[in-house]
Formats: sequence, C-alpha cells, structure tokens
Amino acid sequence: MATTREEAASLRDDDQLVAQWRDLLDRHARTTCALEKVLQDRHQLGVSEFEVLERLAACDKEQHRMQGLADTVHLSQSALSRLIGRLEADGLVMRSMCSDDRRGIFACLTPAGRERYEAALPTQRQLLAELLSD
Amino acid sequence: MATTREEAASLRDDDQLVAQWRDLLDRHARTTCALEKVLQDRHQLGVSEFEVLERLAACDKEQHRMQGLADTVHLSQSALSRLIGRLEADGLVMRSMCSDDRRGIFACLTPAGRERYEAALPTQRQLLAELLSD
DNA sequence: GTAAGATACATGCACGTGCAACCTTTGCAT
DNA sequence: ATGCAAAGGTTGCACGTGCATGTATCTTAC
Repeated sequence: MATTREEAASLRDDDQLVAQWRDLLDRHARTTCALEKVLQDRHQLGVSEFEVLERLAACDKEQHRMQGLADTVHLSQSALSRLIGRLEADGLVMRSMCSDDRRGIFACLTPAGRERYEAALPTQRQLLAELLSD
Repeated sequence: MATTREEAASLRDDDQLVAQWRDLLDRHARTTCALEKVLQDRHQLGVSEFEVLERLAACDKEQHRMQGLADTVHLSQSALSRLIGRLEADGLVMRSMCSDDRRGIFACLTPAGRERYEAALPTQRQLLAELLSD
C-alpha cells in the first residue's frame, strides 16, 4: 500500500523519538549499574545514597528538609525517609528538628558523612567521565 | 587561596559533567514515572513490560531468546524470566522450546499480546513526544 | 564415550521502592 | 477559640529487581 508524504514524515518522527527514548534508557542503565557496583564495592554507598550526600555536602551550613531532598533526588517521600534512616544508622547523617515548623525535619552531614562522601567523590566523577563522554 | 588556570578548567569540566549526569537522571525519572503511571492506568502494563512487547512485536516471525531480550531491555536474566512469566500468565506472550538448543526458550506474542501492545502504543508515543521534546 | 566446564533458564532470598494509611502540626475559616 | 483541611514525615504492605544457586543441556578435550 502507498504511503503519503505526511505519513512518512510522521513515521520518521516516531522513529527518531523512539531512538531518543532508547538512548536515554541505555545511558541511564549503563551508568547507574556501573556506578552502583563501584560505589557499593569501594565505599558501601548506593547511587541514591551518594546523591543525597552530595546535596547535603553542597550547602554546608544550610539545613535540608526531607521533602526538598526527596524532590531533588527523585525519590518518594517514604523512600527518602528510609534512606535517611539507613544513613543515620551508619552515622553519616543526623536528623534534627526545625523549630519554626515542628512538622519539618532537617538532615545534615556528620563529619563521618562528609568524609565518606569526599572519599567516594573521585570514584564517582571518574566513572561519569568515562561513561558519559562517548 | 588562589586557583590556577588548570584547576579552574578542571572544575568547569567537573561541573559540566555533573550537570549532564543530573540531566540524565531528571529526564529518566520524569519520563519513566509518567509512563509507568499512564501505561498502568490505561493498559495494565509496566514500562518494562511494554518495552518487551515492543521488541517482540518488532520482528513478528522471528522468535526471541530470553537472554537476548534481557540484554536489550537492560534487565537481569532473572527479572526477565519473571516478567515473561507475568506476561504469559496474562495471556500476552507464549513460551516455546527451541529445538536446536534445548536449553533455550523462545518467547512470542499471542494475538492478545499484539492487541494490547498496539492499544498502548499511541499512549506511549504521545507521552514520549511531550516529555522528550523540551 | 565420558568427564569437565560453560551456557540457558528458573527459583529462593534479601532489599529498595512506591502507595496508602496514619499521626502530628500548621493554617484558615467561621 | 474551634473545627477542618492540608502538609511533613513515618510505617505496613505488596511488588519488582539483582544476586546467588540449582538443574538441564551443550561443548570441548581426552
């Protein structure tokens, strides 16, 4: 059967869209998998854990709310709550109340947390450089 | 303290690398989350399920081995085994032996599977178009 | 032909995640 | 002041995933 010019164009668009989508999936899977392994092996940290530590390390003085953190690392509220729980159990972060809104909870790095983050940092950057360059 | 020109350049590289990484994470999270919701709501399919159906629908005659599928959709072998199990339980795919290598297992679409895939296709493409364009 | 190693798939298990339910606190309306 | 909805955070639960293991089959070397 014949194909009109418009249909052909729309097919090309579709193919290009799918290619873009698969490229995104490929990149994400490769990078995340590799990072997960190396961070876990060398520093006992998962990818999400590292991302959270990075946000906390960024603005040192500022305290970070749970909800805000959850948004920036694309985790559900509950996932972040437990993640912070794990980090706290490992002595890497501390929870503290915020006095002006007593519903809120602040998370901040402990010295051990900062140390662990800084140890893991070069590992992560190097892997990113390898895998995102192509 | 002073910063040499080389250090400054390396800092810029680092920032750019991190920006690229976060952009990847952002895009992936947004797209995957939205897709997951809409595919689940409207077609009772997860993102991975849809991806597998798409691979199966692509070359209709050709039979697909489990391992090959696992690689193309970035799932572990066990994850794919169970995913095919779910699809099979839903009547969307069929497993069949391959006679030349009796370790291997073929997966192929059932008519119901093809129907479900084709029903979900426009939904997925439209969402991709919305979210990947920016 | 047989034994040893490799490959393909399935399954037990531990773990991280999202959703929904819950509790506390806050803000707003009356 | 009081009641009521909304927001922040935690927890019970179900589910999908990866890793390690188990079983069957294929391959290679002797």
